[in-house]
Amino acid sequence: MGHGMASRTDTKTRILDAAEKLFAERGFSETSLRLITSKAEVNLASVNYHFGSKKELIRAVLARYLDVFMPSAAAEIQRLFKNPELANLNEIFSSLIKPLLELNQVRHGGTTIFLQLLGRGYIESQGHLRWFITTHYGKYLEAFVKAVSASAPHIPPAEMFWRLHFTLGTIVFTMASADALNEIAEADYGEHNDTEAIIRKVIPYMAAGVSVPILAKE
Amino acid sequence: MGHGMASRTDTKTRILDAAEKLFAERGFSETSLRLITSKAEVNLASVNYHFGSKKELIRAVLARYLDVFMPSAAAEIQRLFKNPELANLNEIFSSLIKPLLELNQVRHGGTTIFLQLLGRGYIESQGHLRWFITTHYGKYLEAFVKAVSASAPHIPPAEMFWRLHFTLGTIVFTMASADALNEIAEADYGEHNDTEAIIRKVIPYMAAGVSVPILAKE
DNA sequence: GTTTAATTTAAACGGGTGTTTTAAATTAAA
DNA sequence: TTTAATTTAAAACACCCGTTTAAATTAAAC
Repeated sequence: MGHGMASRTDTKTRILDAAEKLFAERGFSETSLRLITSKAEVNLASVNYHFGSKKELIRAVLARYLDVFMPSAAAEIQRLFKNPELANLNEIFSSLIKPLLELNQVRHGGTTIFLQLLGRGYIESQGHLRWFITTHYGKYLEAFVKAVSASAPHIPPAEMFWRLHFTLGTIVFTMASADALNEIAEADYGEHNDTEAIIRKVIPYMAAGVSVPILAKE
Repeated sequence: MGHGMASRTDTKTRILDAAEKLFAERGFSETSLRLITSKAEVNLASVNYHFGSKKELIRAVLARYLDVFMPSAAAEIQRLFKNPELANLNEIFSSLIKPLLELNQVRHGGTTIFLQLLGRGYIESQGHLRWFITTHYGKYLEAFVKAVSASAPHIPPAEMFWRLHFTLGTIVFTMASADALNEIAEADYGEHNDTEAIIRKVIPYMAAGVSVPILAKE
């Protein structure tokens, strides 16, 4: 099973680069392998040769980001825990900004692409992706949940479960429609927000929602 | 152009009923007309005969809910405005509960289906649906935005625009994955939440996020 | 009851999909 | 230089899609 080097960029990489861009823009099922391979300037059959199937290509595209993001995010959380004073929610959420923006160095537009892929994946793949992420990156997620729970101790675990998924929905839906929202915002309010600006807008929103006290039932 | 009555349920209605269920469960592009017509026990061609195209069927499915929900929601908002004391955000969001739950009387599971359709539509149909909703139901939306803005006057309009879309993402993503989330919540915490319970959980979260003060830049 | 219009049916059309196959070209190893 | 393994290339495969057509059926109007 030796691996030869291709003349230009690696065929596998060319496919991944073209695929992630198209997947993020149009969704998985709306993106055909023929479109991917023509943008990547490789042969149609090479997708199945290198990845086996479209489904596995989707996983490979996501894994390339998750493998960078998850350890980096976990390290940031760890760093917070080491800190003597208990971090507040805004700080915990903000600690993800650096790992997210680092993805822009991995690839141009990486942060947006990653978050859009995450959103598409959660919505399109009826639970498959959720399973894939929790089984492959569960240890990283646990640390994050633990940190959030510790800084909002008045929220019981079951309630926190729901609120963290509200949070996931907030960020994921926002990024999936970020381009469209920016167009409207630009037309109506004359302001354009890049990915970092949107992230910085959404963090206070999520932090406030996660930590809001539970009302006594009427 | 007279209209005859079919023997069983109206063919048009049978198509709409089958379509909305499948659309909500699997998304628009993942649901073929052949699947819809087989579930509805009608002929494949009847979709194009009655609706013209799949795209128009999608719009018809959504309109059937929006035509009920929007006026009802607007009436509730109106009622709040009539009230002397300015309603707070929780009350404004909560005023949508009744219109939402009324959809369950229109059709079984109507509330969930409607919210899921809304989410699918916003994400899948690259802007088409957003345009359809704002142009057809814009006057209703304006009243809602006005009410929310009035009860959070410290949030400038551009910021409120983003926060309201965060809110849309929160509710829409949550409902789209409500079944999956409930499965996990049941296994991990032994509690099951119906649609109303989830809505009541998410409202304080959204209200807190929308009204949280804007931090001064560091 | 006959004519006219509305609806339903079955079949086909043209095109796009993921995947597989076959053979040629390229690269690595012997 | 010969042999083997890998990678590319083009074509075909089998299937599903939304849509259209034209005939059969049903309902309404006269």
